Amino acid sequence: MSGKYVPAYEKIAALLRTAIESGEIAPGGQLPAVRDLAARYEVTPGTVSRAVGRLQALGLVTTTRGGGIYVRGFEPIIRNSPGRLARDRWGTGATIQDADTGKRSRTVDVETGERVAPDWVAAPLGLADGAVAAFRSRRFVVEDRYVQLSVSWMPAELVRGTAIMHTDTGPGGMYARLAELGHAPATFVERVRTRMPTRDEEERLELLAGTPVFEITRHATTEAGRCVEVNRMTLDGRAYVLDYTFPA
Amino acid sequence: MSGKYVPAYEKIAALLRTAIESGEIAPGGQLPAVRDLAARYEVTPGTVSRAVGRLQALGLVTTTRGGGIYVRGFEPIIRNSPGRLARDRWGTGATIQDADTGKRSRTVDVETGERVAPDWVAAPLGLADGAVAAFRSRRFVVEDRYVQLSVSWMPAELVRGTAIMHTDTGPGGMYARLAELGHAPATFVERVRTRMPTRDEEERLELLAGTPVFEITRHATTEAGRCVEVNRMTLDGRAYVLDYTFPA
DNA sequence: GAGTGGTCTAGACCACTCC
DNA sequence: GAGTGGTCTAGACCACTCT
Repeated sequence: MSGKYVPAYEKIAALLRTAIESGEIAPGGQLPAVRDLAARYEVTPGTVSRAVGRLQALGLVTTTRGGGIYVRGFEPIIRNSPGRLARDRWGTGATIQDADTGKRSRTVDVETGERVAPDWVAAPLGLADGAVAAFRSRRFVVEDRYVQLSVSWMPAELVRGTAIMHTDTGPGGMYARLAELGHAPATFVERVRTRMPTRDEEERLELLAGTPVFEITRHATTEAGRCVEVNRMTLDGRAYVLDYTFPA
Repeated sequence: MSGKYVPAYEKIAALLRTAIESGEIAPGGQLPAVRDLAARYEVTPGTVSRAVGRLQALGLVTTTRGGGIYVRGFEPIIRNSPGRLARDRWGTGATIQDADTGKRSRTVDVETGERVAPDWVAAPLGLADGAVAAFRSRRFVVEDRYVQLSVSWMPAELVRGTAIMHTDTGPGGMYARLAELGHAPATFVERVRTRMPTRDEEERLELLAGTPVFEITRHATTEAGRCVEVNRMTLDGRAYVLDYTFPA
């Protein structure tokens, strides 16, 4: 009969959330001590703790034992503008960082090889079910923060034995090498989703609770209309802003 | 001395999470009863409940009292391909739904008016600080599900008294009207972020726990280089996949 | 009404930080 | 060492669903 039930910790969480979202408690600001809040709302410290847990899951606060409860800010460190990606700025093959950030970035944990391609790779590359494809995976670090996981898949016979399969792909990166092989990408299509990270992603990107990720799947197609690369990226949602430009 | 401390409920959450993410328990599948899990892991039902709370915050499960704990699936219902947006397909002004979905969609809760423009609106529109701008806000419903909130901002003197400020903007939508006024958008720039929803968004989009949103800010610019619209959208992250196409 | 998930407390205790 | 956040239990009790 409607009149939904709302537990005490949800009410407390809602109050604190409103205070944070309204800016009443600014980023970097500290919340009252758990025991103080408990007294104020006439509940047990455990109940307040639970409310704080909700805020954490929303990415609104960080807590440290012995420290306190602090409001998190939101300051993306990377502006991603793939539309501006000209041939002469081709990077390492992952989503391209804008030059104007001037942040120190590097690629780590490069792994290459060949492996059975999953469906979402085999289909666009035009491979048979269960066929093997070449992959190149790596992590991106910006300002000492892991911000992106990336795995590129390509037809094995196209890139076998080339610099694309080396740790260092050489000047201009893998797209320059693909171009030299006569398979220069002409068009990129990026498919963007958002979701909470998997356990694996959470660990490898060192994500705090309440941090969603972007999952981007990019298809690189040549002038001739052949898909030569499928790149799946996972981006720290709090590190990135994505820019896309298109004509009316 | 490292050797970090991991509470029991986190361990249990991790185990269940792995089982879900690996597909061992498929979407739609049910988890064992809380009291059974409690017995298995030799903890109190309360502790298991807490572990389940973590899974909920990750959007992995939904629970119903008296029902059970079920694994959520992930099936976006809308593919958004703004790149394909040609002038002759201009819609209502929000991100344009792809025609091929064939889903029933409608616009509700349209509100228009004039209001002091926030900074992020005033700047691109070239307005002075504290100046007033025209806005047009609405909600989108697809398959009886709220999927998007959208607020367009435009220079007040440009659209005052036009159909753009009516609930029904007429054939071709607001972009067609802007074109008639001699301010046809020529280029769109979308800036995409992801984050957890605010309380307000959570309510208006009827989001379950653990659902991130896209926040898209779009600037529409004319051939002459004038920004004539700033549109801020909030999208249900579990409803949308965004498609962007761009040349190499 | 039997079974499901969920809340809350009191109180003991643990992990950690800051001074 | 004083103060911070956080864990866990036992047990009472509540909200809801399914049949």
